Amino acid sequence: MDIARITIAPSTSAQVHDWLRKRVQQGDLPPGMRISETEVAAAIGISRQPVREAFIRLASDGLAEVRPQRGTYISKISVAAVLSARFIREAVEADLARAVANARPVAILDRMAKEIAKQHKADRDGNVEDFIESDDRFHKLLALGAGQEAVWADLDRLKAQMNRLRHLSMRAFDRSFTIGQHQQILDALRGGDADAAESAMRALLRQMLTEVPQIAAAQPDYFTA
Amino acid sequence: MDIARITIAPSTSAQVHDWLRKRVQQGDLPPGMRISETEVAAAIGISRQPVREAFIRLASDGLAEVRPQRGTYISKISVAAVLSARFIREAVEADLARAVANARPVAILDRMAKEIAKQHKADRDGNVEDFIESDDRFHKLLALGAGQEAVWADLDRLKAQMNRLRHLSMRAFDRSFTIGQHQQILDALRGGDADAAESAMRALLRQMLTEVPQIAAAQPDYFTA
DNA sequence: TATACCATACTTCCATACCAGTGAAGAGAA
DNA sequence: TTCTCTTCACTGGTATGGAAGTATGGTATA
Repeated sequence: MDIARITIAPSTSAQVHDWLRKRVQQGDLPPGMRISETEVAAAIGISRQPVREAFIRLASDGLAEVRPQRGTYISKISVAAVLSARFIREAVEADLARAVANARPVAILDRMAKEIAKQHKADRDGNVEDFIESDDRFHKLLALGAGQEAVWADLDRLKAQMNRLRHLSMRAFDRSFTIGQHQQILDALRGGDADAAESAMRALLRQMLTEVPQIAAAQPDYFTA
Repeated sequence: MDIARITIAPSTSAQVHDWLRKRVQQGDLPPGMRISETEVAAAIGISRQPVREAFIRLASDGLAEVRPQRGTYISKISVAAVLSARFIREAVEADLARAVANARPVAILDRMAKEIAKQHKADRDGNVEDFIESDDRFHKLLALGAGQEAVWADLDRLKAQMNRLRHLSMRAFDRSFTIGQHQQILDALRGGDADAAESAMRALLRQMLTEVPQIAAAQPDYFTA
C-alpha cells in the first residue's frame, strides 16, 4: 500500500467550506445573495457551528461578507479587484513567457499544443466549462515550463473574482481571439522568440480591459466599483 | 462628528485574530511553535470558541496550521512561497516602474525622495523597523504613481511570508544596496527612462535570490523547502 | 532488555444554549 | 392617511459540555 495515500477525513467545517466555495465560483450562489447559518445547517442536517466556521473561511477567501447581527451575503464582484488581478497576471505571465521561450521545455510545449486542440473542440461544441478549464491548464503549463509552479498557485488565488466573472458572463471572453493568441504564444515559445511570446501574452490579457467593463455594465447588480 | 468614523466594536474573534497575526508577522510567535485554544483563551480570559475561530482565520492567512486532534502550530516559512512572491514582485514592480516613468507624477516622486531620506536616517540609526516600514512605503508609492493602488494591496498579502523572514533575519537585507537601488530607480523615473527604471528595480529584487537561501540556511528550524 | 499493551491527559471538533443587536411588521395616535 | 412606537422573529457572537482522535508514559509480558 502506498503510505502517501493515507488521508484523514476532512472536518465537516472544511467540507461545507469546499462545497460553498465551488458553488460561489460557479455562480450558483449569485453575488449579493443572503445565506444563513441556520438554513444551511438545517439543509445539511448538522449544527450551526461548522457552518459558521465555513462562512468565516469563505469570508477570508473574499467570497462572502459577514455583517454581525444582520446576515451573511455572497460578495459582489469588485471590478477594481478584477482589474488589479489582470494587471498582475499580465506582468507575471509576460515574464513567465520570456522564461519559457528561453528554456524551450519540449514536453511542456507539446502539452500546451494539446490544450489548444481541446479549446478548438470546446469552442465548436459550445462547451464553455471545458473551454475555461483548458484555458486555465494552458496558463498553468506556462508556469510549469518556467519552473515556477508555486507562482501559478498564487495567481490562482488572485484570480478568484475573475473566475466568478467568467462563469457569470458565460462568455469566457472572446474565445476565437483567445485561441488565436494561445497559438501565437506557442509558436513564439517554440521558436525561442521571447519578445514575440511576451507581446502575444500581453495582447491576450489586455483584451480583458475592454470586456470586463462591458460585462459589469450588463449585470450591474452583481458588481461593485 | 464625522459619520464616517462611526464604527462598531470588532468581534472578540476578530480582535484575537489581529493580535495573533501581528505577533506572528513580527516573529514574536516563532515558526513551528505550538499554540492551544485552551491556553490562549485562558490567557485572555474568554471562552475557547472565539479563539478557535481566530485560529481558523490565521490558517486561512497561511500563518498557522491546524492539525485535528493534535494541535495548532505556527507555520514554518516556505522558501518556495517566498521565492514565488519574489518572482511575482519582480514582474509586477517592473511594469509599475515603467508606467510611473511614463507618467512622471511629480508629487509622488517627491514623496519617494523623502522616503529615501528616511531610509538613510534609519540605516545610520540602525533602526531596522523604521527601515522596513519606509521601504514598504517606497514601493507602495510606486503602485500609487502608476494608478494601481489595489495592486499593492494584493502584493502585500503575497508578501506575508517575506515579511516574517525580514523580521526574523533582523537584517532587512542589504540596506545600503537597497538604498542605492531606490535612488537609481527614482533618478530613472524622474528622467522618464523606463528601461533604466525597470532594470534597477529588477536588480533590487533579484538581490533576494542570494540572500533568502542564506537566511534560511542560518535558521533551518524556521523554514521548510 | 525489548516489546506490546493500556490508562491517561491532552488536542481539536461539534452540538447546544443563551446573549445582544437588527429590522420589519403591526398597533395606535395624530 | 401618515407618522411614531412597540413588539418580535431572526441574525450572528459567545460560552460550555462532551465526543472523537492522538501522543505519551507506565506496566506487564516475553
